[in-house]
Amino acid sequence: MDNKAISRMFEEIADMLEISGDKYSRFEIRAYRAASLTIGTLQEPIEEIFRKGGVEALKELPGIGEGLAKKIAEFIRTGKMSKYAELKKRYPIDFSSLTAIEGLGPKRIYALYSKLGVKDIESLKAAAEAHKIRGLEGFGEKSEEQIAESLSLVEGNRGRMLLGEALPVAESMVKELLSYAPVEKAFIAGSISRMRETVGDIDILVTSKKPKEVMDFFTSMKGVARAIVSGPTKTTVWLDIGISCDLRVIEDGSFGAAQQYFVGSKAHNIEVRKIAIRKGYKLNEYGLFDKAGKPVEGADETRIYSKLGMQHVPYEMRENRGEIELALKHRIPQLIEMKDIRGDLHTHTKETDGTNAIEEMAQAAIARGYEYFATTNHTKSLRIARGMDESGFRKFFAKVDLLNEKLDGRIRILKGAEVDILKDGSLDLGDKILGEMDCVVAAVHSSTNLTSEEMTKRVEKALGSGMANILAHPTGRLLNEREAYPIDLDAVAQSAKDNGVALEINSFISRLDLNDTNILSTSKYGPMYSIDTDAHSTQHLEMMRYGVGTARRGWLQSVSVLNSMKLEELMRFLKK
DNA sequence: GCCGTTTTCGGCCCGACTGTTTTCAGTCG
Repeated sequence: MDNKAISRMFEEIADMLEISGDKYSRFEIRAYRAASLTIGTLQEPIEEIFRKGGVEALKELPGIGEGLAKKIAEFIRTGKMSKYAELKKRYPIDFSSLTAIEGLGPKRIYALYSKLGVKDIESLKAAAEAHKIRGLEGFGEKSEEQIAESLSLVEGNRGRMLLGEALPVAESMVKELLSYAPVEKAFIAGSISRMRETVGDIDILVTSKKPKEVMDFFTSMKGVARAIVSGPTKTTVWLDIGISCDLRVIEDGSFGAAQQYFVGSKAHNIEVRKIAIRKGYKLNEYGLFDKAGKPVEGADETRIYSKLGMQHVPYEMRENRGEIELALKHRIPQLIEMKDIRGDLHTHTKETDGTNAIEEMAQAAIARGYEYFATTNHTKSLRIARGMDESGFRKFFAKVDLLNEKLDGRIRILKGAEVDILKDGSLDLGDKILGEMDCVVAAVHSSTNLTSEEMTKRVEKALGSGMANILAHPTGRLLNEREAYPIDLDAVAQSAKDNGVALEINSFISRLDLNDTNILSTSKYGPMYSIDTDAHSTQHLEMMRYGVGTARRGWLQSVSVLNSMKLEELMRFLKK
C-alpha cells in the first residue's frame, strides 16, 4: 500500500536529515515527520486522493504543502522519490526496522553505522552478540542489553492488537487497580478510548496521592512480564499477552487535562494546543495555564475545551479529521450511543455454524434489553457453514414462530437469512422464501478475486433484487489476515440508498466492516447503516460496542442507524 | 517544509525518563 510506503519514506528522510549535519532546520525535519504521521494514519488510499484531485487535493491534507505534495505525486507516478533516493545513497541504512528497536533513534543508529557498520537488524544483532556496542561512546553495557532484548522482541514480531482483544484486558487491569491499589480514579486512554480498530499499546491513567505504591502494585500485577520504564509518574510494562501498557499517575486537579492529553490522538492534540497558544494559554497534561503560568483549568476536560472556545469532542472523533473546526463552531453531531441500539439484525444459531440454540440467543438478547433481533443463518451455497436450503429454513422458522409465541412480546425474533450473493449477483435462495422473511442480510462469501468493476456490478445486482435488506460486511476484509476486496463503495452506497438497503457495520472484532473511513466517505450518499454483531454465540452479542465505536468514529448519528429504530418503524423499512 | 484571528515572513507542541553526559542529549509518546 502506498500510504505506508510514503509514510515510511518521509520518516526515513527525516531520520537522514537529522544525522546529515546539513543546514536543514529542525522544523523542516519536523515537517517530514508530521507528514509521515498524516499519511500513516490516513485510511483512505492516498493514490485515490491524488487520482481524484491531483496535487491540490494532496495539499488539503494537514501538514502537506506544495513541496511534499509534489514528492508524493512523483512517487505515485513513477514509484520513486528522488529526494529519498539521494539521501539513501549516502545512508544505506534500514532506518524503519532499526528505529523499531527500543532506545534507538537516528543519532544512535548513525553512530552504530559509522563505527560498526550496522545497517539492518541482522548486523545489529551480530554487533550486539559480539559485545561490540558497549565500548562505543555514548553507549554502555545497559544500552547493549536493552538492544539485545528489544531485538528478540522484534523477532517475535508483534503487530497491532485487535481492539476487541485489548479493551477487555485494559478493563480488567483498571478494575484491579481500583480494587487493590490506592487510586481514586482510573481511566483507559489512548487509541483504545478512541475505539481504533487496532491498538499499539494500552494506556491507563489514574489519580492517586500515593504514586509510588501504585507503581509498585502495577509492576507486580498478574500478567506483567517485566518493566520497561519506571518512574514516579510514568511506568511502562510489557504484558504476557504481547503488548505494552503505560500507566500514568496524576493528581486529581489535573485529571481533565491529563485525560485530554492521553486520549489523543497526537494530531488532534497538536491542533488543540495551537489553539491554546493563539488564545494566550499553554496546554499540557497538567492543565491549561495563562501567560504568567497561573493555572486556569485542569480538573475538567469539558471546561478546558470550553475555555478554548470549543465544544467537548467525543473521543472517537479526535483524529484531526475536521472535528476541531466543528468544535470551534459548536456543531459537533450527537453521535449514536449504545443505549440507542434496540436490536441486532445479523446473528446465527446452531442450525448452521453458530453454537447456541435460538432459545438461548433469545434469552441473551432479552438480557441485553433488546426489543428485537434477527436470526440470519447461512444459505445452502456456504457448505462449510452447513448453510440451509428452503426446507431447512421452513422447518427452522416454524420453531421461531412457536418461540415468539411463547416469549409473548418480551422480544420479537425476526426471521431471516444471511443469503449468499453468488458470483453472478443472484441470491442463493428463491424469491418465494426470501419474500416470506422479515430481514434478509445479503453477503459475499465466495469468488472474492473479481475486479472492482465485476464485484461492484455483482453487489449492485443483489441490492437491486428487491429482496435484500442489509448488505453484510461490504468489503470482506479481515483484520491482520485479509485485505478488503476491490469494490467501488461510492457506487454501492448510492445503490443502497436508491434500493432502501442498509449497509452493515459488522461489529465482529476481526471485521469492523465497514470501517470508520468507509462510513465517513459513504455517508454523503445518505444510506442507512445497520450495526450488527454477526454473533455465532450468545457471547458474541457483546461485540456490539465495537460496531458502535466504529460508527462513532465515522460520525454516525442514530437517525442513520437502522437498529436504533423502534420495531414498528423497522418493519416498515424491511418491507419488500 | 508548512502555515496564517501572528497571513507571504517568521514562527513552528511539550514533558518524562534513561544512561552516561560532570549538566544533558537522545529517545519516546
